[in-house]
Amino acid sequence: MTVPSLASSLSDSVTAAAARLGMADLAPQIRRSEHADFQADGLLAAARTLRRNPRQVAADVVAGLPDDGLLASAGVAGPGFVNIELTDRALLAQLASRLGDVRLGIGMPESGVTTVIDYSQPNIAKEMHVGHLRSTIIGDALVRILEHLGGTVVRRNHIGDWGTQFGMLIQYQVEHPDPPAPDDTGAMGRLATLYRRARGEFDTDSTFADRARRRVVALQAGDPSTVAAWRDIVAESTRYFTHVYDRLGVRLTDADTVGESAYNAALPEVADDLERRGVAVTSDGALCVFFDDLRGPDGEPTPLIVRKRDGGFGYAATDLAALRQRVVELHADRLLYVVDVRQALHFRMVFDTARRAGWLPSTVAAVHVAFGTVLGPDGRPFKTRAGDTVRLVDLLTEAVDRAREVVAAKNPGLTGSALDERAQQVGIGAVKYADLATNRTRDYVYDPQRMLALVGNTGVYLQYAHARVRSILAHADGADATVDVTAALEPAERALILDLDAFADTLAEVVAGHEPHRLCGYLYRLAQTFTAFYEHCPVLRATGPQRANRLALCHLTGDTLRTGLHLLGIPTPTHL
RNA sequence: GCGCCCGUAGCUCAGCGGAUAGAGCAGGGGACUUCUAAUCCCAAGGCCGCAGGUUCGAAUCCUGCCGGGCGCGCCA
Repeated sequence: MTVPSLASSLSDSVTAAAARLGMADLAPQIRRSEHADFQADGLLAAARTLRRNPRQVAADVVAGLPDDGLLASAGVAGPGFVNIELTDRALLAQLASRLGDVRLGIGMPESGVTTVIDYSQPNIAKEMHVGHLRSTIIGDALVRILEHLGGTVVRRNHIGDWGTQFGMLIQYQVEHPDPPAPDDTGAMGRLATLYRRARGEFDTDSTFADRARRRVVALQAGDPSTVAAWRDIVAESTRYFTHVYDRLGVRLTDADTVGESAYNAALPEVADDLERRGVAVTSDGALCVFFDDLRGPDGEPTPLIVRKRDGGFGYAATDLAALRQRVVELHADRLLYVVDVRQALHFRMVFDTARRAGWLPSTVAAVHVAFGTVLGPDGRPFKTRAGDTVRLVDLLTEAVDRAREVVAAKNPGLTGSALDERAQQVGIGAVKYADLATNRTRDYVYDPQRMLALVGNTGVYLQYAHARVRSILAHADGADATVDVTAALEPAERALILDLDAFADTLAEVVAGHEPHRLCGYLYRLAQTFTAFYEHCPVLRATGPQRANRLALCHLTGDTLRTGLHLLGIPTPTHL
């Protein structure tokens, strides 16, 4: 069941009233206001184009608003602002409607829409780092939100499981069977060591480099023992990724992993098709797609290279093959790529190429959901002091350890596995919230100190607010929370209902712009509004309808916070 | 050279056509006999990079500068 928000109901009323005044295409913007419950914007501009007196137009619209029990008062202020106050009864009825639906009246606006979302994308035999963290967490949040809104979501973990580095790895392994045995616990140590040593030998021993290159050829030719070795390495690495995803609470599985190698067979055909359609042409021996407005520093056109001069295929070909498969076979209505902003040009070229080739119809949206570079507290790319990239697992361990200290200090009774679990929920929640809370486009300062301070605008604040709601409800012990719409409301209660009612609209905004940070902002505001309510309006000490209404408010707040945090992938323990 | 992103409080960031620009952190002052003080309240802190333009109205839209980051032919 979809419960229209108060704002959208008001928007309909204002639109209808304006239409009766001859302003048919007015799109009024209803927003929260400091001066009233809501204000209607856009009338001033409309009056201007009609060359009518703005205050008069606003007054006419106000006079034309329906007497449907929603409005307590509506008036004109300043040059033509419309201020609208709603009745307590309308707010309480809205509270009851949302509470009466298990999905809080959100509805299923994504029903029938298939989204294929590409995120995480770690590389085989390499450690996951903070860049993967951003992609993984943002992608996971978008997946959860789209699914919750009733959409069909196909997850794609486009791992880097193919390329020349495998010749090096396999050849080194063949020549040095001595490194420690594969580790099933999810540790990355063996492969990381293998990679480092192989790289070292590759760079210093040209005869080894030659043998490694021959091994690449063997792999591409399908030599059984080489392919078997490759499979083992991929499997070992994938176990590690799964281990990290489990720790993060991210729902990515083997079934979602479709690596670059999966498209190998399709690459020649992709290239041929592009050439046949005249989209790609040969230049300097390579098969290229050119773009009218793209030129390099030397003034020469910048191509998308589909097939290299040596006949090999680059990642552009792989991305095109994957895109085509996602549209044609997976029937995607929307393609999302949660990838570092530095690949913006690449995706522009890939999407443009796909459109020209006819693989990407105008009915299918393709979006590069870009995110900024992760910087350290010094404002430079996040590295260890030695200049190495920071291992994701170390970061998570640090976050959970810090959280454990804080949890233990606040809650001395908690020990053993219960403490570990709480530390995990708080620490991972803090990491995720910090990553999701800011606009994804801009570069992002990763400051463990700040993030794990666990005060202020953090995941813990929201978890804490949620726990306080649950605590009240636990004390109430199932007491009557039936909404009495005839009761009077205090300002803090009205503010809370108005915030709660904006949940569904917020989710719609998040989907429209692929911006999870809007949900963070919403939840933080809601938690603040709830805290004000918590300070001003005793629940358990209240009596009669007021008590029941306040309990209802607690229920809806708790459910909204829990749902919202879950959509961000953040756990919501009932006690903190 | 061209393109993309970003310049908002000391720091980290919201706000992206509406009324007096908001949070958090740090620093200052206060509040725990209370439904969890991991909280709250008060005070302080701003030429919204600069300059033009559009508009009744601009942090928000347009243009040009300045500053920073990133990208631009066989890596992914």
